[in-house]
Amino acid sequence: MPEGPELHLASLYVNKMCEGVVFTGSVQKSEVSKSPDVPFTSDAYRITAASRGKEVKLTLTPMKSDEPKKRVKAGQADQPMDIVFRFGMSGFFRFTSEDQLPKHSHLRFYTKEKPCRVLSFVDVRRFGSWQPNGAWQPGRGPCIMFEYKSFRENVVSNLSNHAFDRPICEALLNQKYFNGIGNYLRAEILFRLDIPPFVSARSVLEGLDSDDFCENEKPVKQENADKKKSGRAKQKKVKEESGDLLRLCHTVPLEVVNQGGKGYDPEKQDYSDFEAWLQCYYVEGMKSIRDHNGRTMWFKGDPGPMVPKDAKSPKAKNRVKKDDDHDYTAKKKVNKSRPAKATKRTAIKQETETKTPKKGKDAEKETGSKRRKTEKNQEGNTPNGEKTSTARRRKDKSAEPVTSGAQTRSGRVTRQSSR
DNA sequence: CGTCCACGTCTAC
DNA sequence: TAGACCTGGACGG
Repeated sequence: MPEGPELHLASLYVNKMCEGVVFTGSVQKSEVSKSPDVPFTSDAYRITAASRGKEVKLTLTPMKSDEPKKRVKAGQADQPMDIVFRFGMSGFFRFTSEDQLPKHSHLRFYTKEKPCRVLSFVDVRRFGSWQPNGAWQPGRGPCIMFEYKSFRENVVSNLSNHAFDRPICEALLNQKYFNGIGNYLRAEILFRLDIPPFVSARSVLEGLDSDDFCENEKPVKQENADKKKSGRAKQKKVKEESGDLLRLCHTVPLEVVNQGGKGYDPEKQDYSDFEAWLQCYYVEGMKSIRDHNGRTMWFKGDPGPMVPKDAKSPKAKNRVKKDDDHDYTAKKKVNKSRPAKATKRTAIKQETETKTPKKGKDAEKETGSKRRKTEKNQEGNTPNGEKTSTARRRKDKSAEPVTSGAQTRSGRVTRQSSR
């Protein structure tokens, strides 16, 4: 659950689940984790969370004790400790009973209850990490969701930086300026403004003001009126109803946070809400190609002038399996189309200590990402989404010829924006 | 069975 | 600017 919204939802989840809960003892780390041990022990402590961009900070706060002496003597903490987490591609928090520990639980906090419960940092791929006594990672910019003003200023006042020499879609993943934006958000944001992904970031951003003039205005759609006088563009073309690019970097992620109001609960939610919200990322009929870093960029229409020369669209087909196990919003399907599999896991097998001497590395080298990038440069350079080439040239965002059908293979309707 | 793909950083040539 | 770091699901043969 990796982008800004998911990290924030994770912090909400922790605060909600741990409110009033007392934890005790030391913090346990899985055998396989390479992240640092957490040197914290307390007879009674509480846990709260906060998020900033793509990081979550847990604060462990020891509760007051009547006998400070004992506490100190026992090596107990008497001061709060912050632990800063990054989620990698698959991290999330989960609060369960002790016998329901999720697989891949790599850091655990135990409650003081009789049958105790456990707050786990779960991370299947282990790309995530944490730092005890940590602080927000230096170098990461202001949060796109909750530090909007400074986020804007940071971008606008640094447009001369080389980071903006790149295509806008790649600049958007630079956490020094867009802390919280990830692969699905960049696609959704650029799609809404009809900005070709591979146009220079600087050209798209220059002219934007460090202040968001729309901030206090109602997001009303007075399109007709505005469009007419748009001829004398005061600055760039500011999408009347939605705001400029920087504003969408703020509002689009917040839409995810506010979605359904169900909040973060890996057990109850259904992924379909999030899936239905996506307008571009992984949506049938959209195009996709790999950017200069090998990341898949989803978009519609013109890719823009800075397209990687070799880039080819990844297997655009068959990929959008409806029921995949994504959980960006940390909402997992309840028990939907699950092929009835007696899921009564009682004994969760813990990580298998893989101390394998990494031999298969060589064998895989040829099939790794490297190959992926190079191997596909053939096949005409047309960055078209395969069969997606249905009419729809230029920005004729007018009446879409219902090209790629309205029905996706996942049964989802490809909503045609409302712009 | 093997290949490709995934919400992201990190760090070595 | 390539890999490296990981697990696992979908799909192809």
